[in-house]
Amino acid sequence: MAQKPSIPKGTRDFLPAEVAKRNYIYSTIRKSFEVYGFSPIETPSFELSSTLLGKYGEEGDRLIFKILNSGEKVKKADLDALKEGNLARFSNSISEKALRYDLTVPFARFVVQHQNDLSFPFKRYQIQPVWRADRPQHGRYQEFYQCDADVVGSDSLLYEVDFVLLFDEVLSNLNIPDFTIKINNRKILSGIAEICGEADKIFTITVAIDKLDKVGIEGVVKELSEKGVSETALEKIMPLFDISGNTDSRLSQMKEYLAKSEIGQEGIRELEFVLEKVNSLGVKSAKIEFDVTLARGLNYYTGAIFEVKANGVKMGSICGGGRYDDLTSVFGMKDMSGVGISFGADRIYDVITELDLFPDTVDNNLELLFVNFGENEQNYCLTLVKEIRSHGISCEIYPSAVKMKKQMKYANDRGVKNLALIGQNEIDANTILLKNMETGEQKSMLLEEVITLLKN
RNA sequence: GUGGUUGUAGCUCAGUUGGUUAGAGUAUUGGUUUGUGGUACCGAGGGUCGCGGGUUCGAGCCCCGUCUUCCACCCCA
Repeated sequence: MAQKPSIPKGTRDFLPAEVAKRNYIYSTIRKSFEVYGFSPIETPSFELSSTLLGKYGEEGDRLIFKILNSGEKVKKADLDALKEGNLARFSNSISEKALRYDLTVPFARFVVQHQNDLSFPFKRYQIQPVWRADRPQHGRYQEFYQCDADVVGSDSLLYEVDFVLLFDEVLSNLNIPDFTIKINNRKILSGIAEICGEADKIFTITVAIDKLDKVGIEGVVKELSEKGVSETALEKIMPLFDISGNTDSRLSQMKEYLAKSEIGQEGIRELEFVLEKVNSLGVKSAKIEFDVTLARGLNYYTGAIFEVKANGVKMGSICGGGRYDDLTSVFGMKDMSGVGISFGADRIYDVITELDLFPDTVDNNLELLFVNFGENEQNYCLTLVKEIRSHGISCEIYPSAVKMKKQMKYANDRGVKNLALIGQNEIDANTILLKNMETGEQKSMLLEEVITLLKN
């Protein structure tokens, strides 16, 4: 019985042309990571549930794919928990492993586990898939690649500066014409909460003001009061919505607003440092913007928060990142400040596709195809194929002596650049009839000439 | 997780108030052309109408469930 082929929701197959484009993105990112001094590592696609759970907030836990215990272990199922409707406890009893949700938490685990083998500050990059049990939507998948660069073991703001430059470099190299790097600082958000007298509600407050763009002031206020933020606190938040102008002017207004908050002032100072250094070093094509509503992202950020948006495209953020002072402490390692960024390769792919910005050269098509005219000719060509391949030129012979038309069509469909036609005449003359599939021109050449021509 | 939306040939889609054998374009394949492709003409193959129930004399079409698609929330790369 034939089964209808399909793949799980939120996942995709990639055809050769797509893989070529994806590799182009990865290698562009990888190259810049290495130029900035990061070394690659890899971690398993799944971790112990205990490593992941509780690190991303309640919402994050819900989106973690859990792996069912195999074999006899399913007998550990806590059926009482199921009867009581305690689904979290029940699922913990049948699952001890989970697919990684991002690359940052596994990295923190990695750092603690291998601390004796690393020298700090430790800079690593990692390009691997992650999984989220989210509802698929435009630019949201259940399996997608993140390209992360992080450094742990230093609280120097020079790294924040480096990461902003790195965003600019990579996205410029990918020819993305218009993008904005948004920067904020968690300490500024803490300062806001402090000024309001609701320091313990910082998370509620930041999530709400993150939506300012979307729901407006009324929407934010509504959400805040629904979540139990007091009237007096709301009044103290209101001046925040009046802040406007360019980054410099907003920053100075913010400085005033946070005058009485020490932590807020510290956030401002950090931000000023980063912006000033980036500004004096200069960027290629990024727009850089202080955005006080930028609060999105994982709730483990403690300092700088980054987010990158491609302008003119309907797509969520394509990159994110920030500083996290305490991530390794849950794994038993204190005083290890880390900062890092993540490129969302799949969203970048979608953006480049939408803007039609992939270079024509990314497709790694076959350079040369030998037409197969029969057994004699085939044997003769096999030697030539081997010789040409030894020069690093991609090359093959059509596998059977079918009609010329069919072989031509195959070459066409595959985007083969050149055709070699060798019949008895060519064998006798010791030449190769080389046909350029794009122009249709053909020319009789010696083997050496073909190799020289195609090597470029 | 909440609300809505979608599913017919490999792909893009028609298919009347429920009524004979479910169509088109494109792709595939054979030929016109046995050493010259991307064009044209002629022919051929290809469909459990997402899946499972139900209503009906009769379901691609109506009802329920389920999976998938896309969208808005939640959240996020």
